[in-house]
This record gives sequence, C-alpha cells and structure tokens, in this order.
Amino acid sequence: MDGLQISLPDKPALEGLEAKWMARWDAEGTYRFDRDHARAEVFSIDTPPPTVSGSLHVGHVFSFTHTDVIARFQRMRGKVVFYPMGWDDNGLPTERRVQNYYGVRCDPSLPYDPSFQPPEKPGKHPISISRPNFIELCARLTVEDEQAFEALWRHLGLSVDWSRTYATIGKKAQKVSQTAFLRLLERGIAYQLEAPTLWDVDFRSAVAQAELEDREQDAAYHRIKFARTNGPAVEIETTRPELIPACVALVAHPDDERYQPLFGSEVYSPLFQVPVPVKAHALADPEKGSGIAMICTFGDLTDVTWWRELSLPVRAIVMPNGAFRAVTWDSPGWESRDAAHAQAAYDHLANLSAVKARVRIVELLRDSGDLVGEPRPIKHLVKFYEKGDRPLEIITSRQWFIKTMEFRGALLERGKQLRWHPEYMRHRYENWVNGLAGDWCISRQRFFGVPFPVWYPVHADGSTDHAHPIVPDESRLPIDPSTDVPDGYTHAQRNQPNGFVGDPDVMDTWATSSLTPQIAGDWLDDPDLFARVFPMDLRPQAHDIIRTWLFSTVLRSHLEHDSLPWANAAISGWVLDPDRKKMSKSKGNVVTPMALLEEHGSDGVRYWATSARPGTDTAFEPGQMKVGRRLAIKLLNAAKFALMQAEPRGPIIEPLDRGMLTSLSSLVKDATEKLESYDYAWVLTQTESFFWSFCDDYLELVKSRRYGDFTPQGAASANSAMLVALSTLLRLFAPYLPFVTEEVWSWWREGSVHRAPWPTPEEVVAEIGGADVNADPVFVVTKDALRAVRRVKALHKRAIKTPATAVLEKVRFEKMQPAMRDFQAAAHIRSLSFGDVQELELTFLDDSPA
RNA sequence: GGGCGCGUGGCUCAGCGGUAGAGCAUUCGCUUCACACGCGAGGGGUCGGUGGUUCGAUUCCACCCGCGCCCACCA
Repeated sequence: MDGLQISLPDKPALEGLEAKWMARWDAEGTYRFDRDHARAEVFSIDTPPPTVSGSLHVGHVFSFTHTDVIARFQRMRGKVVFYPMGWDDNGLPTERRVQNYYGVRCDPSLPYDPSFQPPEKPGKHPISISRPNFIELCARLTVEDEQAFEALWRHLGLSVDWSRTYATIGKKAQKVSQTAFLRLLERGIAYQLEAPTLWDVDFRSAVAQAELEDREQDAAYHRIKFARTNGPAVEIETTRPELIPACVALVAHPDDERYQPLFGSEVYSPLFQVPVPVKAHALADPEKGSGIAMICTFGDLTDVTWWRELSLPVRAIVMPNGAFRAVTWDSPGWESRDAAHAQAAYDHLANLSAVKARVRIVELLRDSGDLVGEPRPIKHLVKFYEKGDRPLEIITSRQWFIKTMEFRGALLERGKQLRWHPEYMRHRYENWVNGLAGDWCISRQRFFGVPFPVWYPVHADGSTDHAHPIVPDESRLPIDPSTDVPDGYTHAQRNQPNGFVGDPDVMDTWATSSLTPQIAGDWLDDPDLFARVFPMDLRPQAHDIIRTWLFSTVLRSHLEHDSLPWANAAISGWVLDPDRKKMSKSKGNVVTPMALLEEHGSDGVRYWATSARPGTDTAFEPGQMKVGRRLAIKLLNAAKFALMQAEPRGPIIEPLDRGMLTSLSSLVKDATEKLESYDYAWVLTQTESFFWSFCDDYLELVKSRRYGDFTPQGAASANSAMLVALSTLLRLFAPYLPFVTEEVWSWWREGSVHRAPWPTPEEVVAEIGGADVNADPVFVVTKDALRAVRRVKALHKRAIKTPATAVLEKVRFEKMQPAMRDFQAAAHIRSLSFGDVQELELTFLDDSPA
C-alpha cells in the first residue's frame, strides 16, 4: 500500500452510487465469465429464470440477493463464476397476456403468415393466428418485460454476466428441450398413452401432479339409493351425485360383513337404471359414508385406481370443456333397463357444467325418491390446478409422459448425494418422491410452449397412426410440427390421407425448465463450455418449487447425464407480510422493488435480504433496510476518517492496534468457513458487529494518537492498522453491500473490490508479523474500560468530554497498561491509578459533584 | 393422517449445556474537529407448557399446546 493515491469526496453520500457503479461494472466487464478455465476453477450457478409475464416482487429481490452474495464471495475467493440469467417466458401466463394485449387467439391449424402484424388496439373479436405467429407475439411482448427485469437486477447489483441470458421459449431452449425429449423417446423413457389424466376444463389442458393444489370447498354428502332386484336398496354417499350416469360399479371393503353378500351381484343406478356390479377392494373405507362407494369414470384419483385394478368399463360424460356430453342411451356401453327414463333424465344434464348438473340431478333424485334425506353440507379439500379456477376433472386423453416411477429409488439416492442448505429441506424432496403417484405428464394442450417434435402418419382412411410417430433428425431441431414438414413428405400432405399430421401439443413449462443447466451451459452447441460448467455448483431456489423445478431437474440430469445437475441446493424462504402471509400479487400487498431500491438504496435492501437465515420465511421489514442504509453511510464516513490523514504510516507496533487486527483475523477465518457453507446471514451479523465496535471503540481510542498527540511511530502504527482493517472490512462487506464498498474502495485502491481477493486470516496477521495473542486482551480490556467510563459519565449526566480522574481495578489496570495513553485521551481521564474498586471509580474535575 | 419448520423483551430476529443477546421502538443525556443519515447511556424477558436426563437446561430427550408450510387414496 505504498504511495497511496487517495481521493476523498468532501461529503460522501450513497445517492447515485447504483447508477455510477452499474455503468462502470458493465463497461469494464467486471462480472464477465472467462471461459478459459477448467471445471475445478469454475463456480457455476443454475439461476432461477423468473416468469416474465408477471412482475418481479420483493420475494425475488430477497432470494436473488442471497445467490448474489454467494456468487460474489466465490468470485473473490478466486473462482471463475458462471452466473447467467434466464427468463421464463414459456407457458400459460405469457399466453394469457398476449391474448389480451393483442386481441388474438392461437389456432394451430392455420399456416404461418410472415407478413402478419397485430392491430394497434385489440379488436372486439379475437383474431385467429397460427402458432408461429402467436409465438412471435409472445416473444415480442416478453422482450419488453425482460428489459425491465434486467434493469431492476442491475440496479439491485446482481453480479450476473449479462452477455449470458437465455429465455425458456428461445430457439436454444427449444432445441435442448426437443433433443432431450427425442432421446428419451428413443430410449422408451418418454411414451404416450391414452389414459385418464388430470384435466383443467377452463384451460382445456392436462396438468401434472406437481401442479396441483388443494382448496377447501363447500360440498355436501348426498345419500343415494341403488336398487336391487331382490332385496332392499343399497345406499351410497357421494359429494358428486351428477356423476351417477358415469357410475360403473359400487365398491366396499372385502372384510365388510355388511356388503359381503352383495359382492358379485348387480345393482341399478337411480334415474338411469344402469346395471353395475358390486365389487370388493381394500381401498374402500368402511368408516366413510355408508361404507360403500360408487365408482365413476372419473370422480377422483381413487376412481382411477379402482377402475384400473377392477378392470371396469369407461362411461365418460365430462367433455374437455367441462360440459356434460350428449349420450344416447341403450347405445353400446350405455345399456339401461329403462332407456327411455334414462334418456329423459339425462337430457336435463347434457351440456351443463358439473356444478349446474349437480343442482339439476339433486332435483331429479328428490322427485324420484332416490335421495335419502337431505344433502348434508360439508367442507372438504378439492384438487385444483394451481393456476385454475374450477376443480380438476379426470378426462381420458392421449398424453406424453416421462417415466418417473421406476426411477424413484435412484432419485431418492440423488437427493441424498445433493448437499442441501439448509439441510432439513431434503425432507421435502424425499417426501415428494415417496409420494409420487404416477409418471410425469409433460404434454399440455396449449400453444406457447415448446412443441413436441413429432408427426404421425395418416392412414388411407384418414385416421391417425399414433403408434408410429415420425421424428426429425436432431440436426433439424428445433422444429414446429404445425408448420415444418417431416422428411419425405410435402406441405400438401399435411392432414391428408396417406399424409401426416403434426403433434398438436406443447410441453409443460417444467419439461423445459428442468433443463436449465443444459440451456444455460449450452449443452448442444458448445459442449466445451458445458464441460466447464456442468454439473453445476449451485441451484438456488425457493422451497415451494422443490417438487417441480428441483425434482424435475434432478430427474432430467439423472436420465440424460447419469449425474446430479449440481452439487448444492440453496433453498430460500419467502417474504411474508406483517400478517405472516406470503406476499403475493393476488393479495395486493406487494411493494414494487424499484421503489424500495430507490428509497432505501440497493445496499440497504440487500442488507435486509441477507440478514435472513437461509431457508427461513422472513418478514418484510423496511426498518431493517433503514438499518442497512445506515450501515452503508457509516462505512462511507469511517472510511473517510481512516483515509483523510493516512500519513505517516509504518510498522504496526502498538498492542491496541495489534489486538484489533488479531481479533479481525479470527473474524475473517470464521466468516470464510460460514460462507463456504452458505451461512451468509451469520457473516453479515458478525462483520457488522465487529465494524461498529471498530468505529465506536477502536477509532475513538486511537483518534488522539493518529492525530499525532503522542509519537510519530504511534500515529504510523494506527494509520497502518486502520488501512489494513478498512481493506479487510470492505472486502468482507463487498458481497453484501456491493455499491458502497466499491465506492470506498475506489477512493484509494486500484480495480474493483469485487475482483479483489477474499481476505484471509494469514494476510491480516502478516501485517503484524503473526497473530499476537497477548495484544488481543489489551484491545478487549481497554474497550471495556472505555465503555465503563462512558456508563459512569452518562449515569451522572456528564458529557463524555468531562475531565475526570479514575481509579481502576488492579488486574484491569495492568492488562491495559500498553494502551493507557489511548484510553486516557479517549475517555478524557486526566490521571489514572489502581486500587481496590469494583470496576472503576471516577472523580469529575468540573464544578458539579459526582 | 404423515413430514418439516417455528414459538426468546412492544416489534423483527440471533444464540445456546454454565448466571439471557442484537437491531428497531421507548426513556435520558451529548452542537465530541469521520459521521445529527450522528454519538453515549438506561429501562424492559420466570427464553410456549409439563415432565425427564444432568451438579446445572432457554439450549438435550419425551409428551402437550399454538402458528406456518409440504405431502396424503378428501366416496
């Protein structure tokens, strides 16, 4: 640090630091990834791509800051940090937004129109456009969002390499997604099946188990009679009487003596008079309702199990849009012993939604006398698609699946190999894997997503041959089967007999997001890069998407690379509002992040975010941001003090200085270990605590000496010690408060603090020729004595500068002997002796009595 | 029903087998030459409850109560 060039502002301030340093970091490529390094030298991060068709909220700022602290720490430790940023623009939220914004609807049967331009304002009637046109509009709209997001992230100070961004709907992501899919298809791990599937009737799409949520709904138990030819009617209870026409059997527990005589016999459904068998199955619960249940195709997932295991027929009545379809009674599969009555009753239900059909059928059942008593209202949990408005139905359709059930053991093993921060989050993953109910349905009947890269031959009779999909060569990917043509066919053959048809579906958004390491690492187009970053070091994410994003990424990496996708998963919590509820847009309690950054400063907001323990849900607290802002201001001022008179400098010989630095070196040691294990909050707290004591105790104690009141050697020791401490503290704070630390660093050091090496305990003690265990107590005891003087003076309402004489307890007196002059000057003690006193006694030398 | 987390001063949270901590808020005092966006000091808690282990428990164990989240085949 010889020949320091120091340039101090007159009045340091935080205002404007974000703009100044954002621009500088960008211009100088401070955070650029340098790819010329081997895997061992790289620290790679699989960043969560935020959904761009919403807006960023405080929760994003919170968790992304945690990741940034780790990225900055690793960079300073000497790692080459691979820190890309993705945008999740793929999927339903964008689709909905584009429909409303431009007034368009996607019609995948239409051909691409290269000259299409959307109207200035959305018209009354939506314009139908092709899937490629629709996707172009999605891309156009999301670009604007992405720019706004990037601006916010830069303002927050994320040390992302902005030349490495990706979008989940981008060409690269589509290529990765389609290639990985085709490889799974070839290995038989991806397959399609016509089967009962969870279905959202508003989105008219299949959904996956991972996208379900339970919501409490009002419902009612209806006790319903099923007639028998010889004997009293059987009474069942159901919350969904409208599904009686879809009933295919009754079921009771095999050990249930009440119903054992009925097993194997037939009963007749009310109104429709359909003969259905009475079956036995262990899943039937004798305690529930009347102990005997009706099986419908399909009321819930248990029905699916029963239907499959008891080999029952299908009588499906709910159409993909949720309405009851028309049924001709006495046609095959719809046999009734009174078809005329069945038809008359059912005609009341056709084309109704489930809710309306329920009301109607209860009237019919009451009239026919098949309803026993009145419905008993209950509240119960019903499965919903997490983005949906109506309960899910189960509808039979052709869908694509990725096998997961047979890999459950391997996936549990992967979960054990992964290092979780905090450790207990592992349970959520294991819980989820253990609870998997079926393979992963990845197809969605939507448009803005990655298409399945397959076509099907069309037979001469016009029927589609789903069993023999036509796949493109990987070199053609990405493709859109709705516009691209399979090799060996012509455009004219689309949808024609002896021609082909494109798969109409798109992949679930997680089917693409589960490949973010491959997308960000440029798996296919830049295998050299991929080898330098994969498997990645860190996946940061929130705990609510362990079952989706984390799980599916582990699965895909296991299948494709036979490895974990990353070594560590750092799980962050949520931001809660003061009522302990998750902050979310729908609850209307979200503060816009940019306003927060402007009000409290990015460093202030980051301080709040990084004060939270990893994984912990945290209260939104502007008070903490103010504290962080004050800390940043204090840094400016303390640094100004240390630098305003940095001469003379020389060997650090004073025990007080050596003690302070010895203590700092042990902070550095602990901080490094804690950050290695992702405990960033602890490091911030401890560094902050050291820093305040450094300001309030150490700087006050050495003030007089450094101003030259004693010897030049003493001043030199203090000045040098202050600069070592400042340099060290700035680097410890740099990951947390990147703007203020960079500002202060720039006053007296070359280059960016964010490229400076992380401090080491060895480096600190080298400045004093090795750790000085004798000096440490000098610092501690002297600072305690200073505090004791302050306490006594405050107790007697004296200003700190009131002169006094002091008597100190003997041991203390001896221990702080080497720092006595500093102490007397700081505490304004004229003369000092030791004696038989508790701690210390003062005699004030002003007029008033002590 | 199963799992996980949490319950510490008015608030937000640390901590931890050995006589309770921080910040905010509050009260009192200080125009101290880095900082009034400042400085110093004080008051304030039987660490959810009950048992157990221990010389000693807020800290370990068991059970219970409360809050939150995740999961479950919720007729």
